[in-house]
Amino acid sequence: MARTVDPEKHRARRLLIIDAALTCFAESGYAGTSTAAICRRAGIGSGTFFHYFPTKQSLLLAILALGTDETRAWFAACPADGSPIAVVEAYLDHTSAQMADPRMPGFVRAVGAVVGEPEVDAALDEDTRVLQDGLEPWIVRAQEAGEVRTDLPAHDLTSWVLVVLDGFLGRLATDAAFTAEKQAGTLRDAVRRLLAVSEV
Amino acid sequence: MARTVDPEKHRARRLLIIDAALTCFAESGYAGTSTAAICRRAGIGSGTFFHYFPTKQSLLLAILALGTDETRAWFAACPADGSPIAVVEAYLDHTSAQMADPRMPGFVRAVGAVVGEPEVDAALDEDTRVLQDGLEPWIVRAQEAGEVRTDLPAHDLTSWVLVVLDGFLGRLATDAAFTAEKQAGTLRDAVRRLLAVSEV
DNA sequence: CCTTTAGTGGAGTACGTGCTCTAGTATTGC
DNA sequence: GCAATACTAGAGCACGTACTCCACTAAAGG
Repeated sequence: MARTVDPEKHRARRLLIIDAALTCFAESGYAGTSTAAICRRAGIGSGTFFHYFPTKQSLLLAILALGTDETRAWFAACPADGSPIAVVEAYLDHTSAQMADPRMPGFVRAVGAVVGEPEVDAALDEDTRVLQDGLEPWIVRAQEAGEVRTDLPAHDLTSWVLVVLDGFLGRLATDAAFTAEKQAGTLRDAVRRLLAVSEV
Repeated sequence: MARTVDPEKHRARRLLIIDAALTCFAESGYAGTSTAAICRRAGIGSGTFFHYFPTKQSLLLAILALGTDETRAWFAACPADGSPIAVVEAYLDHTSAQMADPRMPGFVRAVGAVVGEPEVDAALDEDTRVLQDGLEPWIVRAQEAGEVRTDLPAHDLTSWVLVVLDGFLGRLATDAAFTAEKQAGTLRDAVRRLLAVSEV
């Protein structure tokens, strides 16, 4: 009898589909992308698609989980020493670097608009929760170190860092002249100003 | 023979459909909303719907045009005297006030993800262009008056104000605890810090 | 009054969708 | 070699979609 032929090959093909889907979603949105379009881009039949993912939604959830895991891993691998505000800025740089792939901003925007499907909503909620929970402790430490203003609670400050970050991603998606490489510095500057102790 | 019965009634019914569509789009996204759902919400038959709008897309374009016109009108009615930075902040307040309608953030997010349809893309482009062109002259004046930093060109500064504003709207749509009323003050503060002359 | 027509509703239609089913192939253990 | 099974492709299906068509009403000239 024959069992799993090659788990590595399986994983590779799975990633191939995920990659094709990422491109399609970024180009046409989630609802605007048909499974047939993903199959065409990936060069597979629809039977193969549904062999790897039971539903179109499960594919989206798999991609989202990949991103959430990545965020979790980044904060887990984050060095505990050094200036806390440097960690915040390092994360901003990390995100900017990720957005060098021109599909990413479009994907983020496309996925943010998927609403009404409870499982997707839950996945998106968890994604922002992981990010917020990863960032907030560093803001707290920065406040304790006197590096960051204390007139707003750390939770609110963290939310506002994410506000700027989300706006940044959105602009990347819609404005061709606005690129991650050119604006990464200003992003750091904007967040530094947002968090600065000095009253303006 | 009988001609136009009552143009006012026509306009009112049109707005009724637009209002119903706004609710549906905000709840379920553009692609996720069927014309049948809009008809149900508006309490009309589908024949009536297509009597007022030739396609579903044209309805979306009509809503977008309403918003763009509103923005244009706001800047046209803007007083030329007074501190230029006050105009910028007034616009922020104006937007915050508009977002008091809980459907608006969801609608903005839903519409931002509609991509691939050239006419919609064009309408969205014009919308941001009107906003950018409305705001930028005031940033220029503020720079000339020494109220705003000059280490970045006015165009970039304007873009970054819109980055913060877009991020603000996005957060309103996804975070129930983040409301326009509570955060409007911080929005003003964030933009003030972004534009401030002082190096941080 | 009758005629004309903007306005209205809803059954009907053509089509694209996510997904299933089946037949076939490659690859493994024996 | 042979049997068993992971994998692949694509035709086909049930369904929901945007949109059409037609019968009907109400209101305004003449």
